[in-house]
Amino acid sequence: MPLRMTNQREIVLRELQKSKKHLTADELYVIVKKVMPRISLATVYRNLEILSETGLIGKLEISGRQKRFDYDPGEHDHIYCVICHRVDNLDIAHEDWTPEQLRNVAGYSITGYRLEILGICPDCQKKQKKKEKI
Amino acid sequence: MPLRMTNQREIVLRELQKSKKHLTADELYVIVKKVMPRISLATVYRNLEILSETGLIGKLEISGRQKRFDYDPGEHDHIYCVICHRVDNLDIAHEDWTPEQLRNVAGYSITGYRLEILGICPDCQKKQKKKEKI
DNA sequence: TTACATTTAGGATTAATTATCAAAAAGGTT
DNA sequence: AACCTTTTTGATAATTAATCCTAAATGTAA
Repeated sequence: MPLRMTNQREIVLRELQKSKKHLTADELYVIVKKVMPRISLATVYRNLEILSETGLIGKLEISGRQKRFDYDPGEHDHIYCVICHRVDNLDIAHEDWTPEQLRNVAGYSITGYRLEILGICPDCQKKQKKKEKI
Repeated sequence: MPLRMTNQREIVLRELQKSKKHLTADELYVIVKKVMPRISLATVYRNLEILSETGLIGKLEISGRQKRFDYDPGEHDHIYCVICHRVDNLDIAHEDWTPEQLRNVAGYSITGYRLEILGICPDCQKKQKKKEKI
């Protein structure tokens, strides 16, 4: 089951790439409608989800905010504005991270950071093992 | 204008602290209703927000998920399960962070991390300066 | 070019949270 | 305690973000 490249999917992808921004689904919806006026918002949502699963774009789930989609699927961190919620790429290697370095990137003034460690909790590990046995 | 400690506010705070968990507003609502059956969900939401602004509890805005509230307002990171979305405290200093150390904490198996640098973007800095002049 | 699984449009629906507003309660001040 | 001002509450409506539903349309492989 390969990825079927429909007209709408291609336009969603192309318009996001053209934007060079980190757009929300509804922001992109407005842009895409100019090219394909009859496209539905659900289609934009669906395709953004599919494209990010496929790895053609990136998905940004920012704390307490609307999801954004990244034209660049490559590995990199992000910086984001606590006032207007705009997101920018942080093209700086972890080794080089100093408050001064970061402060200069994209002209942001740094106010803090947020780190989430992701994993599978003990209970869910047990459940997974049970399933494996069946 | 000091924080007025109402009955409902006190119970919301006390029941969250008693739980020793990272609860969502609606989870806490169910608990609080047992003590104060006529309390409204909006009141629980409102007071959790106020209590976290005041610094009596912590607010966890986890990417793409429901907000959770932390009985412990102190500075510490969190680990969270990508399957059941449960959250646990990570009581381990940044200096001591190694994959092995983290793997042992709370029995999680680590799958990744998410880092967000927060700041004020150049445009918003300009706007702030304009306001200061007025 | 036919067959068929996938995808679409468009509206309906869900889930989480916030807003509204009249009535009630809190906390001074006499 | 009676009075007064401000804050808070409960109930519900509104909003926001995202997903679901179904018939119709479309892409792809043979």
